[in-house]
Amino acid sequence: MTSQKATTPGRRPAAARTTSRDVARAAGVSQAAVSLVLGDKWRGRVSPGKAEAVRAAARELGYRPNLAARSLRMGRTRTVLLVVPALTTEFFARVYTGAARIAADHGFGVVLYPSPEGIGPARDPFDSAAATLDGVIASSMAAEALTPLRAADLPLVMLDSDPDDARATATVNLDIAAGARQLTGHLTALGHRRITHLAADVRSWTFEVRARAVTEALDAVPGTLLRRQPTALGVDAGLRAAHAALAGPGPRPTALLCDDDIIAAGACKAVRRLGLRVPEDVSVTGFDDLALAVAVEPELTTVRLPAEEFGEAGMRALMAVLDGRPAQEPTLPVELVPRGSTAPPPAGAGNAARPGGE
Amino acid sequence: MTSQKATTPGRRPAAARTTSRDVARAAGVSQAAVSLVLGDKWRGRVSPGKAEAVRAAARELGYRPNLAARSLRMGRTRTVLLVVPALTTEFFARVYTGAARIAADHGFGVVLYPSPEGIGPARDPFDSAAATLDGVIASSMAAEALTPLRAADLPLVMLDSDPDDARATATVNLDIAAGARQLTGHLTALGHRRITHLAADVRSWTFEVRARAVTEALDAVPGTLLRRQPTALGVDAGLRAAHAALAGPGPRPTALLCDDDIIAAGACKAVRRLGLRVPEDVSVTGFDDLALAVAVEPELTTVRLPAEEFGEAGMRALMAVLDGRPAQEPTLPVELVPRGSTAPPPAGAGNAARPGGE
DNA sequence: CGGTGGAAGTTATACGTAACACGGCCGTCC
DNA sequence: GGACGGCCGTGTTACGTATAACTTCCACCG
Repeated sequence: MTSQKATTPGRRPAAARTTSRDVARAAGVSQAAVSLVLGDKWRGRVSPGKAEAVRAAARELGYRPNLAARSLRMGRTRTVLLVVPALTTEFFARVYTGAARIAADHGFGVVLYPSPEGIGPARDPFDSAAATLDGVIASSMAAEALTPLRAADLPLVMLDSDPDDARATATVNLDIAAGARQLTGHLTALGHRRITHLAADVRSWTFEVRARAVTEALDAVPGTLLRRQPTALGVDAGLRAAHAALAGPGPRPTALLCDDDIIAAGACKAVRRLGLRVPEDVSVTGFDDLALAVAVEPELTTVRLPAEEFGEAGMRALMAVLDGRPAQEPTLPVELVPRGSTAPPPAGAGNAARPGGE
Repeated sequence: MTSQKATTPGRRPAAARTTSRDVARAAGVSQAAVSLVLGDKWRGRVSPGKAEAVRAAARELGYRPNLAARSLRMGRTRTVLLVVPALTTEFFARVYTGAARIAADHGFGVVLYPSPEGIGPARDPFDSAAATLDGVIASSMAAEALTPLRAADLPLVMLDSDPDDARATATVNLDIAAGARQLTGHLTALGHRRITHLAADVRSWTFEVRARAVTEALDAVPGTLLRRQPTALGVDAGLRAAHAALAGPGPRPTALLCDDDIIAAGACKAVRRLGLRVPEDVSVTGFDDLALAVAVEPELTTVRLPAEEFGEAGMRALMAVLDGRPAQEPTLPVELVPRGSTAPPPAGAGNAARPGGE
């Protein structure tokens, strides 16, 4: 019993890592004492002198606790899952960045929903992960991916989703509606009255809010003509949608209000392809303020979304939930960024609706 | 002995997960048998009937193995670290996507170097992670972040780095040199002789290769004038560098060969700001073929880098190393994508060097 | 008919950690 | 002077898994 069999079978022959027992031996204490000291729970249990000795030994030996063992013992993994539509989207890459930063501050890691092609259920993200997660953060744009998760009832923070969503433990939002209102106000203040909204045909809370806010804001301005042109995401889709909006029947819109910067970039191409100019003939606005917005010419008037802060706020909420504290559920402000892609409408362009006219 | 103490102290009161022992009880076998069956190691150890019973019970109970316990037992975590400069870069987001896909196929997870602001040692990525990683994939652009890793000697796959780098267990490359040659050839074939290379001032293998390849390719074409203008990364930096290159002393270059698409976008802005046109007066080329390349106008002639495949190849190499198999160390081909930002030089532009001239 | 060997299982063990339960020891108070 | 409680610590246990080592049974061969 006392002689320990050194034969450890079936294990990989890795360089043996230093364990808490090694530290204990070096410091002349028991392994329990090491755990107490390094876990900062030694208030009246270990003398300050020995505590210091333990810390010194740990430093000396370069001790790193084995996370697997800790997780097994504690039943918590200090790992959370971030579910987003795609990481190749700059916006969500930035959300991740912010979220990961806060998580790291709390000693947590972030794993990503590994679906390469957007939302599709290509692979069950919770296959083995569910056994290993402490919580989940999910964008409303990837909400469908959450259904497999219903089994495990993990704390769930929703990003930019319906506050009434019953699945969410907490919700953190961007003030998308305010952004849409500012954009609309910017255009009407410049004199635009015929505006076409290039609306992303993605079923998602965030786009529904945009559409509603644009409609309501324009309803408040008399004599405006709002049309809606559905579009898929991406430059090409935006180009096609804008082409349809500009070349279609009825009076030509003087402004294209696009649901994101990428669609807006496509819209700008469509405008020029029709022999028109941005912004002299047609104003174009984006949404998100991606790096792209200042790469194209003219630079896009858009709404800046604080993506990193968004991720940070979401992760802070999740950390609060995991700590049993009440979660802050803020709605983060957004900011209109006027740039070169908007200008007053051309002089010849009359109002959309003359008194009594159709 | 037979009566098990139910008091499990200091554990979180989580919903008790089903363990392999629960499955064993349900299937009427021992826990060891469950492990053998689900681990697919039962060839001559468990009868097919019982094996099927085990599988059924596992399915029925929704059994998910506890990864922490498995890691502790096996000494492997099935987790690898991906070290890249920044995830907000589309290129590396795509590398991640490809790498994560292959890793998932092998039952591995990918964690990211969590430095938010590029390479800086804001946080030691290996603080606790080193205890928990099976391997590392690193871009040469983030090679400095690797130094803390030297302690643990994990398998390391380098992406796009010097094949002689002694730290690497394996290296996977893109044929950057070929891309640079193709780009240079494209320009010279169009007739360009005065070319300025907007070279990223980032110390990195990949950019060194570009510079060398451009130089060598142009050296082979008589009568050319190559200049080099260093630039930081980003649209603004590219704009400033291009401005310097175009407005500086000496004959104006007829083509700007930029180290990436983002710099190229900035360069296009600079060209127009000087009252010139792309491509009629100045041709501009990019590198990477980001989404940006077709969002700007004119669309960028560039070199398409297979980012996802790159990540996949890197991860495949790492998986091979971890399996003890020989790793493939390919150099992936790249592809010239001619678009609207390049054209023959203006008729008035003479050759850079007339015979005998300076 | 004894021995051999393979199939079919089970029992036991260790991975490294956190924390409960216990046990001395000493000062103090009734 | 004995009981008590606060300090300082150690022994022990369990988390869930994978697998070595053992046991049993049975068929088959010499």
